Amino acid sequence: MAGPRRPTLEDVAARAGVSRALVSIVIRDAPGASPRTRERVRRAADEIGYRPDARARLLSRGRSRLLGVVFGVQHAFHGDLVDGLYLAAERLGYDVALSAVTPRRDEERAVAGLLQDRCEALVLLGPGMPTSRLAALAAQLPVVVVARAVRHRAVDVVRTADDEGLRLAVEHLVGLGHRRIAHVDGGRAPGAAERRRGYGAAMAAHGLDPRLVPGGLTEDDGAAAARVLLAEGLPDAVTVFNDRCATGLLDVVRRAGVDVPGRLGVVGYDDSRLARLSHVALTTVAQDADRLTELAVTRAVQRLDGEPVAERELVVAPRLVARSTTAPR
Amino acid sequence: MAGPRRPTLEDVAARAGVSRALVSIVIRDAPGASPRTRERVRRAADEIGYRPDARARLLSRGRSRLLGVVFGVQHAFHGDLVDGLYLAAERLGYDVALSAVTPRRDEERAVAGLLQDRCEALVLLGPGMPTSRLAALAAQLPVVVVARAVRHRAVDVVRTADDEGLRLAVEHLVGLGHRRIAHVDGGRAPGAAERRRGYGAAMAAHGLDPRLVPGGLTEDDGAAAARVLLAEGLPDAVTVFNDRCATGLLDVVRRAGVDVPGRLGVVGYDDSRLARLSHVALTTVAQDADRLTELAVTRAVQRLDGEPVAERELVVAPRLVARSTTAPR
DNA sequence: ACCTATCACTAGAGCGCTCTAGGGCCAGGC
DNA sequence: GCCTGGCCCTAGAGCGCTCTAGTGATAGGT
Repeated sequence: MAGPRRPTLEDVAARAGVSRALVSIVIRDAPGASPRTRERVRRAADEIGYRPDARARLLSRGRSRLLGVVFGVQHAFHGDLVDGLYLAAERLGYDVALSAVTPRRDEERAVAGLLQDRCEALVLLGPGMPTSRLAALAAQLPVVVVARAVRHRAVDVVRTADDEGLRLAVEHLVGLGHRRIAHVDGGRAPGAAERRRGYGAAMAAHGLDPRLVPGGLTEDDGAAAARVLLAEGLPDAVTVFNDRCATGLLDVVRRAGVDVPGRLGVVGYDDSRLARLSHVALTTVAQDADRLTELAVTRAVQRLDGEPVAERELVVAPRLVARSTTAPR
Repeated sequence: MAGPRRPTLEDVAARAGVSRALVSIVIRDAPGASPRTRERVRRAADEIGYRPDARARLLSRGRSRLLGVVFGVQHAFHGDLVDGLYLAAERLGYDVALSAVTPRRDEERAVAGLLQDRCEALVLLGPGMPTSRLAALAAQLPVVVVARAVRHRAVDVVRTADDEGLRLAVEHLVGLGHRRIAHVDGGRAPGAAERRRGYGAAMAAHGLDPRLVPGGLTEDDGAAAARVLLAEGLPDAVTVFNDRCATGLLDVVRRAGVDVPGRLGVVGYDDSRLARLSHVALTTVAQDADRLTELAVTRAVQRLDGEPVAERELVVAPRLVARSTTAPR
């Protein structure tokens, strides 16, 4: 259990018969030690099970090279993003500190924790906080918002071209011969406004009448929207705010005996793991999680390095993934 | 963006005209300062926007009061547990450091990160690593495994009585008049063996023939199991390894025209958010996430405090939550 | 008057590391 | 022979905090 004391540089130095500084050099793979000594020090370190203390290291280095990430623990898509963030950060020599938003832990708590940990920059996944609050944070340290549009010059944004995503969805459906296409809305959720707009524009471009149904970002919201559609009359197809919402909708309409894709086409959004499940096989608009995270981390690092950046907002193109919930009419 | 320098204790001290130590006392709410000075120091701190540096604080305090948590970013139930862990840890004055297991970041990486951060103890949610590896970790620091049984005297375990959970599920189904009850197995997943065993025992107790179908912990595994059941003949009801797997199964059997709960009863496991969704309304065996996390954190702290513990393994009773996927036959 | 106790506060060491300066030592150039 | 420039290494300061030991000052007891 709790050993006597965790070994420190000093211990390794004593065992290898060298100075503390030399051990530090070896551990950091810094120049300034002969191969022989290097080997000897490394062996000594291994023997006593030395592990560098990240905190002390950061303290003395002056910088933490730590990227704070706020994510929603219940969002499948955030999981995909976190995966990408770890990868991208490592590539640039940064560490990631995760702080979760949970049902009983709000964004402010999550952010406060990261600030205490001396994160150098913040990456916020689909944050719900007001723009003014984001701006206040951005005054303290670089802030990169992912998957939500923010109109403020101090806040960097990396997001998918959500309007374009809905255009793709509508085009896809129109191409399959659908005319009456409804959109289940995301309300105030991040990205919802853009998707709504893209939907409206695409419908207009085809001379079709738009039909908006209130929705949200959870399965339950989708289920509720499904009930509305069933009660008020089914369209040919429906584009849904996100995959979670779409699966809720799917479940309810199918149980009501509606043939999908025969009678009703359904298009989701995110291409989360959910959509890819073989039995769901949801046609969806894919967000490129790896690209989004790569850009987010790169941007954060650019800000930290004081590099000038051309575009405050980076917009990644979405991609339509046709699966089994859409078919020719 | 990056201000000139983050303010330190020294800065606050200078502004308030007191010593660094006094400021420390005030910030920590420690005894040893007059109310007047306290007020003055606090104001000075506010004025320059001082925030304590968690790292320096931990370094000097000798202990980190940091609990490392390894969780699977894609597991809905882990999300519930993380929520509980934050709460329980805060109550005992500990902080939580999260480290995610993602598709491209394995458990070893996750654990290594936490060790570097000087976590005092590890809480591992449904870890997949071998017992020997867990034991090796436990030799370095207290390790509490949640939601998986581990037979090793150095590793603490907090889990649900999974065999009892399956007994509840079977009793429930038998009580509703079902006789042919199958179990979709979790294979090598944490908890699967106990659930399998509980299922077998309960079936035997009722003189019923068990029927095991290979499954797993994802929706896809459930979908595959459903196809097997459909091909080989439906039972009256089925108990499923977990909720995710159950929803996959549900989706496939329903689309095949099977009436649930009329023709087939389905019982899940975990009572994750998934099961609670109104349109899913899955009958399931609830794991008490709050209790599990409370116990896990308490145990970790006991170990750190060197308190003797009676039971290495803490087993929490499950509870059956009857919803709409089961009904009298 | 003196001694002691208490309170408010400060000096300074130290947590485990990094990093700058600088000290030997040897090879090579003059 | 001496200087120069590497190379390998060490001493020691310092990161921002906590905490122990101790200093004055005031109050209370005799």
